[in-house]
Amino acid sequence: MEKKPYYITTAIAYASGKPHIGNTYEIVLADAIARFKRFQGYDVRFQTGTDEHGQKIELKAEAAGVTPKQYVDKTAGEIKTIWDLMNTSYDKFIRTTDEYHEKQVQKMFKKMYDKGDIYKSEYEGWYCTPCESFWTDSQLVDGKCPDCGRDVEKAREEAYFFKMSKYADRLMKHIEEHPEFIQPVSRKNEMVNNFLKPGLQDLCVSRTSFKWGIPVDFDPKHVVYVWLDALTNYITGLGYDVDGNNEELFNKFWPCDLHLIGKDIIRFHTLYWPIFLMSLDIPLPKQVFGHPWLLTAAGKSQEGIKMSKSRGNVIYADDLAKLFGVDAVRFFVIHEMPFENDGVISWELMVERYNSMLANILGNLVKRTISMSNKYFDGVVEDKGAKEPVDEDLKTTILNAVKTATEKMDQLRVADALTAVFDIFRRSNKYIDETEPWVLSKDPEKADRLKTVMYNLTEAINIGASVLESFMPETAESILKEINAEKRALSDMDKWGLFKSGTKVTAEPATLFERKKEEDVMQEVEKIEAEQMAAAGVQEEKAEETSSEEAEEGDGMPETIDENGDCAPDTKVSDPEKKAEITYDDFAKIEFRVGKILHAEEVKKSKKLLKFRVQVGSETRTILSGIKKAYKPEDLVGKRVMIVANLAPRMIAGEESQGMIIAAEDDDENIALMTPMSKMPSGSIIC
RNA sequence: CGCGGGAUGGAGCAGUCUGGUAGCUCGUCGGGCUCAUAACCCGAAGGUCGUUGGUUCAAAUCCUUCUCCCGCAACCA
Repeated sequence: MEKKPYYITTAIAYASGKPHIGNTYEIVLADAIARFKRFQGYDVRFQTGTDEHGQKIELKAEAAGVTPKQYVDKTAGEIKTIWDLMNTSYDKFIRTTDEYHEKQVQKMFKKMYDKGDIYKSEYEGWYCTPCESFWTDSQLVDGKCPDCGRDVEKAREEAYFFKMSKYADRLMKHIEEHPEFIQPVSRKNEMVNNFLKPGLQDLCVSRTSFKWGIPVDFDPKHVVYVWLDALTNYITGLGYDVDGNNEELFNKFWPCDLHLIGKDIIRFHTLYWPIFLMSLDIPLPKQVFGHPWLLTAAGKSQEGIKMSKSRGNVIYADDLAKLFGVDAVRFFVIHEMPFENDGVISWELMVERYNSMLANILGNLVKRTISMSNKYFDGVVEDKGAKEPVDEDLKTTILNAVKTATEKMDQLRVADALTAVFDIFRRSNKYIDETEPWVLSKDPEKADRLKTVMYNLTEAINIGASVLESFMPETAESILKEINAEKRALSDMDKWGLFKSGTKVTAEPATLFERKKEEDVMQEVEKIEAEQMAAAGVQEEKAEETSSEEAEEGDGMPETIDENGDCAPDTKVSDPEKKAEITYDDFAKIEFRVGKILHAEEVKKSKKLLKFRVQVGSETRTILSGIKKAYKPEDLVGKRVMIVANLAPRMIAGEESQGMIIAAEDDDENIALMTPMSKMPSGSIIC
């Protein structure tokens, strides 16, 4: 019988730098699903790759002094290296700079344009000068700017827009009729309530502000919007052709069974992507699963924090693999990631799981079993049929665990499936204590029973290792080799006793996972973190860290004190994206002045906004600023702050903001207002 | 009143739809065993299931008040 096709994709990774363990999670998860589907008998196509266009890459390449292409060649290589290191079984690694992809994107853009789904904005676009915002026809409210209600004028910049509204109803219907389309369901509600119900806005699908993208072939000063470029990889990678000369792969594997993506890009995959496909008259993918994130935790606490280089807390897959092995890393990321909530990773947690699950439960089970077979029967495992009631429980527990794992995989609850697999090994350990082989071995009359016990254990391991293969392929292979058995087919997992009686297992069972001591691991981690910070160019600060921290603990004055009396260690750095150089004339256009805060209050309904009355010289202005989380309004009254005085007024949350209060912000979104060191008169110029 | 989710022993979660002795993993403590990687197995302690009121013979579960957290959106000039 012909195998059923199954097409799974990950999001393509943005080629702006080396992916950390959180990014690596997705490919490992996808790989586990792909392997399991093969195990279930599907003909699987597994695609991943890199997203290589866009302004950010253009800027990064410029900063590195190389061409964008040279830059992405390097980063795409790094990404692929990590994917390979993680032993992921993808069939196709697509790059959006691949020629066939670029060509099809251009053709798709043209087709959409010819069809009228993409239109040029010149006649339908409107510009609101005070808001500096560009609006499409459908966004206007009574012909006025939806933000401030003022008159708008015809667009000055041309751009191409996609008529999302044309397909919105069809999409809504599809989502309602296919409740499985967006997973988890809570995300479906977000998409419907936030975007579809209010009315989907047209999407700008071209850019003229940078060059590093796929040019619109009939209007080359535009490049195709990166998302249109990126999303279509799922079909160009199968050999889709706009003119209908599709490769066989496309006919076989499209529509896609599963797009596995991060929860942050669900919107693009469940709204824009289906609509692009509708425009091209292509069936929609069957399911989009927005998985949660893997965050780092400080020490053993389970509080998740995002990884950032300046914190020195970025964990990379290759570093983890160096210390624990590839399969342990695969195990960890899959096991620690719940279905809907963010998971947490730290070196300490990694050690804990490694020891308890891998070394103790799994590794130790295999070794003790094989050791006993050797000790008692010279490694020969035979089923003598000397059954006892406890065997039945072992058997049903294990076969049921396989069923559970399969069900969980079908629901994409991969972590739960892995847990079910480990129930096999847990149950087996218990069986050893129940049957007490070392007692049986002392009674020659119990030899057949002992043989049967050893057989059952080996059979359990045979089954367990076979199911484990999807998650930990190398480990599964090692185990099967040691017990001299083949990987068991899933279709045979309803039977017990297929391990070939009389098989001789290895005489020297390996230690699959050597127990780790936390302090040893942490020593290595310190080295890794030092290297990381050195590579990020912060070695000097790192060197100073010890002394300054000691000083703070002692009697010395903290180096930095702000007006609230808080102090921060002066060792952290922040390296945001650099902006293009400007001339002095550009700079001189900005009027920075000292403002005195007369009044401050919270803006209700807003998480971030505070509303201020600020005295600037002899005038008083209203300014809104997004610093609610950092300051209490009453603490700010009377403070002198740095403001931009000649910024165009803008409507924010229903109020006109007449200027901008300047504040510093770090990578962790901590905010500090800039204030003069002495009480300069309100209105003083800052230059 | 923008939409939605959540609050369960020290930690992380299940149980809530279909009310009826509160369960799992880790951690802690005690015991057992010796085949094995100080591993494995058993047991115990620890929860008035966020708060208020209600429905019911019976509420973690259904309705209600409030508090706090989180996601999405908006917003951060």
